[in-house]
Amino acid sequence: MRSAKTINLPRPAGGDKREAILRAAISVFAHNGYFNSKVADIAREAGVADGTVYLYFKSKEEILHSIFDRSVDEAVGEARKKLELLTDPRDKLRQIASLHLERLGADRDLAVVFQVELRGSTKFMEEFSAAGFAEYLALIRSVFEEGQRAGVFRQDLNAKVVAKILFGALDEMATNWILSKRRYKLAPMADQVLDIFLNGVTE
Amino acid sequence: MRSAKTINLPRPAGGDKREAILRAAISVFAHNGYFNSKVADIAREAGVADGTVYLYFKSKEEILHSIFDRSVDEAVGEARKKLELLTDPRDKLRQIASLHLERLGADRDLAVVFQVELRGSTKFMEEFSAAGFAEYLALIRSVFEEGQRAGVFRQDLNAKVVAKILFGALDEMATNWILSKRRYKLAPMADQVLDIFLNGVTE
Amino acid sequence: MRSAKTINLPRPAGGDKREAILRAAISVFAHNGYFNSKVADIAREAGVADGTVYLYFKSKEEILHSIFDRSVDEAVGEARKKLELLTDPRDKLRQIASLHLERLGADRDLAVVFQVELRGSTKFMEEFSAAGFAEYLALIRSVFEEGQRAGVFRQDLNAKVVAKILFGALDEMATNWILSKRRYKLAPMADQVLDIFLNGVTE
Amino acid sequence: MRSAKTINLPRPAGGDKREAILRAAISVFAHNGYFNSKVADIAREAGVADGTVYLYFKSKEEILHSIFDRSVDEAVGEARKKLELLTDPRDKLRQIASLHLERLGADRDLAVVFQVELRGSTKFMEEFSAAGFAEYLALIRSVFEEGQRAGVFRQDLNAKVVAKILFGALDEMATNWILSKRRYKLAPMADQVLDIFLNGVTE
DNA sequence: AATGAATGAGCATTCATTCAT
DNA sequence: TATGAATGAATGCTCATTCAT
Repeated sequence: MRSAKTINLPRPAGGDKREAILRAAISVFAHNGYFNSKVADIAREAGVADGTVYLYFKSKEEILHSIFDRSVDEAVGEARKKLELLTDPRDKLRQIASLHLERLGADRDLAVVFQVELRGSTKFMEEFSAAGFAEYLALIRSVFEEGQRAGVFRQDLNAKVVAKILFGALDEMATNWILSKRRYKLAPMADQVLDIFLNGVTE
Repeated sequence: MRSAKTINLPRPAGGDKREAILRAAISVFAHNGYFNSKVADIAREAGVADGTVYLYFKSKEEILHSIFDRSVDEAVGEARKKLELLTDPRDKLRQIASLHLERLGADRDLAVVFQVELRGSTKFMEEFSAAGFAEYLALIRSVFEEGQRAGVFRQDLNAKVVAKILFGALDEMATNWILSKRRYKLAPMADQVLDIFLNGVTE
Repeated sequence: MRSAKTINLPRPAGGDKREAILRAAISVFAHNGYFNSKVADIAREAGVADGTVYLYFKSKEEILHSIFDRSVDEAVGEARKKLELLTDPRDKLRQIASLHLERLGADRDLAVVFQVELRGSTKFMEEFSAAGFAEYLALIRSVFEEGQRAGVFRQDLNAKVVAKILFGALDEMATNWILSKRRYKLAPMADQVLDIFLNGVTE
Repeated sequence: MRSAKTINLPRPAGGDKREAILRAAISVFAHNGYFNSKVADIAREAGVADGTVYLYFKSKEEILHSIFDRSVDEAVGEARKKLELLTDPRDKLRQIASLHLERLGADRDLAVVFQVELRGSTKFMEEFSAAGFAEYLALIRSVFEEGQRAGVFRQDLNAKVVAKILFGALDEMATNWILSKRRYKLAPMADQVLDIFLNGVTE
């Protein structure tokens, strides 16, 4: 239990600094790329001294990991909650796709970090893969299997492969959106993907 | 098996060195990641002096680009040639998907470079995007439009989006294959992807 | 000589902290070396906050100086007092040597700081030299000169050089004891040193 | 077998650079202390680029070790050679003492590194102790034992302790010489030390 | 007096690239 | 062409010290 002080006062910056650094890092990484970003850049952007970064994160790499972890946790959490309100597996997949693209579409910098910076090394990718990403794929897969049991989706499909296909399609939408010079809304792409996908996997 | 040429002719050695460096780079990048790979590592692996690398490539970055360019050129060239033999747009898409995964599945190191190392910076991605990749997407798209005109594919779909979906699904197959601890054949995944995809986009 | 005050009065605790920090520093310096010791380590070992260290010492360097000063003051003080009880210059030198090695032999950490950490920079050495050390050498020298006047020691020797020789021999005993892997008593070495030394300087 | 080229030409700097760096390091360490010396300082003093230092030495620490190793090897080598020409153990000890102080007295910077910089950490001291220094003490000891067998030196003395005493006395002469503000010749001190020492250890 | 979060100067080491041979 | 010694710019991280509370 925190002391009353921590509750009453406008908080001595504790979490604020960490948050500021994380936000700054997303911006800096998105604009310069992870390897070209200097810790000093992040510190300046966050309005703290270089050394302060190390009071909250063990290393530059840990900052990247923290960005990923926090975002995935939030995303999966939100998804699970909203899925409880739905029953039709098709609606659930639509929901997942919408949340996926809405979230990335709402924060271009974060999207760049997710779609590009996080992909640049097998090391990151493997951890990324092992961590939240696997959980995300499993979520899609379980919804699909639920649909198969309900007779809504084709029985002859491998649920694991199907999950990857849906993820891959959505992921490509996000990556293309980031790299595109034209400015358009990302979220609506979910419908087009789902249209084809559901048509393809439905009996 | 190398062509007799490399064995018989006194070759100016020129191409050989360049080729050796490129091959060495694919291996080194795949194992250490682009940013962690030293030019000296590539030189050693290629059996040449550090300075020699710069007789064939302007910079470390250009090596990465050359890997990409050469591979995409080969891939698109082969695809175009094989597509000429087919008439059914569905067969053509199957052909594209097969070649895509066969090629990556045949050279794991190259696949790692393509699926991971080439993705790690917006800069690369943008160039990547602007260069051969756009051409590749355009190829898929034109085949799809051909199918739409022929009344084989749904008219209500945006061909550009459809192309991205197919590419994204295939791309995810490749990335997952690389990161997976299990060893399986990549090429056969093409059929499962196409099954769903074609079912989804067909009238 | 400490006043009774320090013992009887309820002291403002002030001295306690200073003492704790000094003790902690001896231990930390002895185990990690002066340059590798962090002020934070000393603070933790002393059970105070980092900032508190600076309420008692102006800098990390001053802590090292204080360790030296306090120890030398105590040592010279004790030596002077005990020497008053003796008359034979030979006994006095034996007393000095015994005290020297007993003191270091009784506190290995302190000995490490004295024999090693204090030696690592000309700057320290010069100050060290200028301060108590000179006083210590002078003490040995005066006893020797007393012996020369008394006709006990050879007249043809330079008292200053003789003092250095005795100090050097004792110092080497201490340093070797610290670095030795074998565990033996340091104090008894004083006799062996004095045996040779006195035999050498005696008429 | 080196190519003739390496033999005929004034050598492409190979050993020259290493030598220059070593010499520069001795000077820089002597003037600023090891911990306060920057590799960049050494490089500048040696007239090479910072990176060049790392072509010849693995680290800053290795430079210090190399200074020590090279000097001790030279010193012990010279000592052994000159001792062969002598037979009287007393002359041999005189020779050792003279060489010891002559060598240090001839290169004040080197002497500073030896007497001060090399002493500043138990880590260095232990390696120092384990390496050439032990060999040096052993040399003194064997000469003394030779004298004991010859009936020249007292039989009741522990040769190991005696060796330390002589070394300690000489070492202190060197250290005092360095720290002294007065400028005097170091080598002649050897005689005064030996006078007392031999008088002390002789039957 | 005491705290400990915040500061920011400082530095060893790496490595892409060059160029004299 | 080929070499590889030499370069020197670049940067993540540490830690002594300060100061608002």
